[in-house]
Amino acid sequence: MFNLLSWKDNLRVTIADVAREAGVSAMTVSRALRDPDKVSEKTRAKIRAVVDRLGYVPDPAASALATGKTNVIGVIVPSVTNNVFSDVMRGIYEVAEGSIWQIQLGNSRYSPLEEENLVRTFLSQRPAGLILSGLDQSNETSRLLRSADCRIVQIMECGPDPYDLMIGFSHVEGSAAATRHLVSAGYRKPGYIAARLDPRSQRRLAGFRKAAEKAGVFEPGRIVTTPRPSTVTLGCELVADLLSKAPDTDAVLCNNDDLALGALFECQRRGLRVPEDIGICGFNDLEMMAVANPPISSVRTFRLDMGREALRMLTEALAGVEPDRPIVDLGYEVMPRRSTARNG
Amino acid sequence: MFNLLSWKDNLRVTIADVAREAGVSAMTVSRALRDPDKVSEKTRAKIRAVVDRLGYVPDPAASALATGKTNVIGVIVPSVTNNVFSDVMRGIYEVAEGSIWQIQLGNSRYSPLEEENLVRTFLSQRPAGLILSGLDQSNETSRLLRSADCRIVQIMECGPDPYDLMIGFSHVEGSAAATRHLVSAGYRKPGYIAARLDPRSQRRLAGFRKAAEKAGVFEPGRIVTTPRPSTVTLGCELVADLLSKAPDTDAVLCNNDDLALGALFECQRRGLRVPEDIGICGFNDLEMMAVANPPISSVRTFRLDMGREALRMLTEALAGVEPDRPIVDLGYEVMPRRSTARNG
DNA sequence: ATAAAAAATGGTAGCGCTAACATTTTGTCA
DNA sequence: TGACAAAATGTTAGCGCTACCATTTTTTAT
Repeated sequence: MFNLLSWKDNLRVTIADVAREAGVSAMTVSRALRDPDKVSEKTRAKIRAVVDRLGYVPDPAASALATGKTNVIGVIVPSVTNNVFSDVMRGIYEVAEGSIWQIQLGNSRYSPLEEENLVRTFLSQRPAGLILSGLDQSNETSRLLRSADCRIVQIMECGPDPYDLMIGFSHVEGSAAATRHLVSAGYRKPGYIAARLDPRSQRRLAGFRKAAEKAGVFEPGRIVTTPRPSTVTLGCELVADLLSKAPDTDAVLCNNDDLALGALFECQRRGLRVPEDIGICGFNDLEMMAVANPPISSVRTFRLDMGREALRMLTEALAGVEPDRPIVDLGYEVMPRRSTARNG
Repeated sequence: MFNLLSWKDNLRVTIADVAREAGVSAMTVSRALRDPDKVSEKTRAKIRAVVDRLGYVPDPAASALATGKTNVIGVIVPSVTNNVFSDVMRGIYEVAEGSIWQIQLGNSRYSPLEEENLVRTFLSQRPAGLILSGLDQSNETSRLLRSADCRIVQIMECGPDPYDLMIGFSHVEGSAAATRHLVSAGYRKPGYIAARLDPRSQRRLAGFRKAAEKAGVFEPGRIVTTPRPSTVTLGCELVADLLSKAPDTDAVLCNNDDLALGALFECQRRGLRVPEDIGICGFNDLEMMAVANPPISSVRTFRLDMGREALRMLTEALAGVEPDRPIVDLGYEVMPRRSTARNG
C-alpha cells in the first residue's frame, strides 16, 4: 500500500468531510459556500451547521488550482516606511478587511528592477488584481502588465495611457500651486529641496520650476537635491546646504513634509525667523504640520482616500461593475499656514 | 467532449511543457527546480535552458496543494502606519527580498478579534511561518497558535512562555530606565502621557510607575491617557491636559515619540522653556528626535533589527537550523538629549 | 569483468477543489 | 393530474504539482 498521507495526518477538514456529514455531495457544499443562491435554503442551513461544527475552512490553494483564480490582490509600493505609502496601505487594508480579498504587499524599494521581479512573482500567482504606484515602470514590467489577465490599478499619480484603472493626482500641478502660493505670499527668492528623486519627486520639482519660471523667480542655484532617502535630518542638511549656496533665499519649497520639518528646525537653529526671514512649505500635509511652531504650510494630498478608492474600484471592477471613469483625479489642496505668512 | 479549458486558454506554461521540451519527465523538472542536487548536472542545465526559454514559473497553488506547504510567511501587525511597525516591516521585507519566502501582511488594527480572524485565515493557507506582535492574544488565538503546525515568531516584546520563537525587549524596563533618567536629571514631578493603551503602552506606563514609585516621585494625578491613536496633535492635547490638571509638573515621559514631539510644540507655544521649566522624553527614538529644537531625549529601540532578526530566525528554523536561544532580547538604550538636560 | 551499491530518472496517484454537464426533484400551469 | 420548465443536486474529470515507489543508469568495489 501507498502511504501518501504523510503530511495530511493533521486531520485537515476537507470539503468531502463536510459533504459526508451533511449528507450531500461535495459540489453542493462548494456551491453553498461560494454561490449560496444556487442551493436550497434547507440544504444551505444543514451545510452551514456542519461547516461550523467541523470548523471547515476551504483550502485556497486547491480552489486556486481548480478555478485558475485567486482572491489575492497584489499591492506594490516603493516603501513601507514612508508615511505617504503607509497611509495608502492603511486605506487599502481598511477596505480589504472583512472582504474576501487578500492583500499581498510587495516593497519595491524605489527600484524598477525590484518592481519588475515583484510583478513577475505576483503574476505567477494568478492574482485577481494588482495595485501599483505611478507611471514609470520598466519596459519589461509594462509588457508584463499589458498582457496580464488581471485588473490593474495605478495609484499615486494621474497620467495618460493607463494599463487599466488609475487613481491619483498631478504632482506637477500640486507643487506648482504651492509655488504660486509662495510667490503670492511675497517671497521672491524661493528655493527647492528634495531627496530621493523618484519620478514623482521629479515631477514636483518640474512643477516648481514651471511655476517659478512663470513668475520670474526661478533660479537653478536654489535647487538642492540628493538621492538619499528623505528624513527630517536630511531636511536640516539640505536647507543648510541651500542657505550656504544661496544665503539670500527667502523661501523653501520642500519635496515632502519630513524635509519641511527638518528645514524648520534648522532655520530656527540658525536664528532665522519663519516666516519673516524665510518661508517654508511642505508637501503631503502630514498631520504634524498643523501643530508645529509655527504651523507649516503644505500641500494636502488624499492618501487614505486613494488607498480606499483604489481597492474599491478594483474590487467593483472584479465584481463586474465598471467604474464610471477609469482615471480618477483626487486633486490636492494647498494649506497655507503661518510658516509662509510673510505678510501677516 | 468536455471543454474544461475555458480559463486556461491563456497558454500558461506548465511543468509538463518544460518536461516535454527538455525530453525528461515532469518529476525530473520538479526535482531540478526544488532539489537540484538530486539531478545530474547535464540534465539540470538542459532543464534550466528550457525553463528560461519558455519563461516557466511554477504555480504556487499547485505546489501548495501537492505538498501541503506554502512559502508564505504571515505577518500580523497592529498598525501599518505606526512608525514602529513600519520599521519592523521594512526589516522583514529587506530579508525576504530575493528569498523564496513570500510575506503576507495582516493588519489587526489593535483589535484582538481582528487578530484572531487574521490568524485563522492565515493558518487556513498553510503558511510556513507566522510573525505576530506581542504577548497578548485572545484565548482562541492562543489555542489556534499552540496547535498550529507552523513556526511562529512573536515580536516587539519579550516575556515568558512563547509559542515558539520570540524577539523583542522589555517595555517595562525601557520606560523605567527613562524614568530614572528623568529623576537623575533633577526632575521631581514627572508626568506621563499615553495614547492608545495597547498592552505594550500599558507596560510602559507600568514601568514608569514602578520606577517613579521607587524614586518617591509617583503621583497618579500626573498621568494622562486616552484610547485615541497617537498623533503629534494628540501629544499637544495630552500635555495641555496634563498641565491644566497638574501645572507644577516638571517633566513628561511620553509613551512614544509622536506624543513627545507634540508635547514639545505645545510647551513651546505656552512659553515653557524645555528643558529648564519642563523636561520631555519620548520612546522609540525616531530619527527626528535628534534634530528637534531642542533635541528630544528618547528610548531607542531596535525596530529594524527586530524585523530582520525575526525573519532570519524564522527562515533558519524552517531550514532546520534551530536558533541558539528561542527568546532574543534586543534591549533598548536611553538617549539623553537636551530636552531633559535640566542641569546643563 | 562483474556484482553490488549509489545515483538518476520515471510512472502513478492524489492533494482539495470546482467547471461542465447530467440527473433528479420541485414547482407551475393548462 | 400530467406535461413541462426551473431549480436543486450529483457525477466526472482535471487544475499543476510532488510524494512515493519502481526502474534504469552510472559508479564503485572486488
